[in-house]
Amino acid sequence: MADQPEPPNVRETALAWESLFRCQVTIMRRLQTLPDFRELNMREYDVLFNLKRAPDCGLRLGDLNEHLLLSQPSLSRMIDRLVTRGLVARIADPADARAVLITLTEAGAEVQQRIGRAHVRHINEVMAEGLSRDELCQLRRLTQALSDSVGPS
Amino acid sequence: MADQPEPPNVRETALAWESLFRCQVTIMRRLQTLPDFRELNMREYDVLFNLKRAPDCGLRLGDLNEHLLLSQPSLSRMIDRLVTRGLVARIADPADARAVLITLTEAGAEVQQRIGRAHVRHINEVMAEGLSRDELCQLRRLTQALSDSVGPS
DNA sequence: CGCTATTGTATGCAAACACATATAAATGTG
DNA sequence: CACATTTATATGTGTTTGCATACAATAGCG
Repeated sequence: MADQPEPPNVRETALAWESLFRCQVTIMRRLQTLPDFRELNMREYDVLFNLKRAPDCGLRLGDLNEHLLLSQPSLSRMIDRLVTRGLVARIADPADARAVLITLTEAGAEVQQRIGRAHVRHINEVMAEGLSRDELCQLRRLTQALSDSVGPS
Repeated sequence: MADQPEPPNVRETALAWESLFRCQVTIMRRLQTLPDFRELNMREYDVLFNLKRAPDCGLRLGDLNEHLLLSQPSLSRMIDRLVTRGLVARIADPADARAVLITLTEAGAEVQQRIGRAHVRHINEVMAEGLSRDELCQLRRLTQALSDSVGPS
């Protein structure tokens, strides 16, 4: 028999999660103090960011919601506000009359891009000291693998 | 000259952050659906968890706040509610009459421990499939290093 | 010392949020 | 094809949040 990779025990998993979570909180707190998110708070930016990576026809509200830590009703109302501000649009889904497709408007795409640039610059300032290129790459690989294994189910 | 470790470029840092952030959102969404957080939501649990790891005399409200993604006034009011529920107590700081020390009550410690146990079990169910023991250890090391480099400044 | 600046927490208030539920369309079933 | 069930989003309502600011105590400085 080949060596079976021993499954991680509860303690190891909990420590990894705690560290991941705390790291995210720490970075988030730093980012929130920056002026990038005065025009659009982080949750709103994240909505635009997710829409940017979506097909041109947009995303159904429920699908968009899956990527966010926000209840469905709260997202629905956030979309109301973003529509009022002209950053996104609600389009009836031609394939399902119950559904709505949310899309970025041109103004929304412009705002996302502008904030995104500043954001990325600041991310770099905050993170680049702590890890080397190689380590950042490893971190990306590990978190990606974790997302992939958790997400689908 | 020895090889200088080349500093990560903006793109690499942004990809790592995005992946880390998205991973955290994915796991969080899974955890939130579990019944662990009916008695206490995740933010509230996190407050108790942070108090658990604190010295017996407790933590000043401001210090506690540094570990949370919550504004100082919001934390102050959350503490109000937790005091009402008998889970934490406000104690005047003997060294500084402006400050308040927040401590876990016995009931609060009991609740934290009970929820914590279930939480840890579920964390393990969610995460253990995706990464090996060794990878979890690496993930922990990398996120720890990142926290350490970001936090102090 | 007296007096301004700073620090630590709390409160008024409007905005945003979650929960339960309503509405409306699609799907499944006898 | 009627009718219950499920799916997708929206709305009513009380709670929680953040912003601005008030309050209270310490620190700093002439």
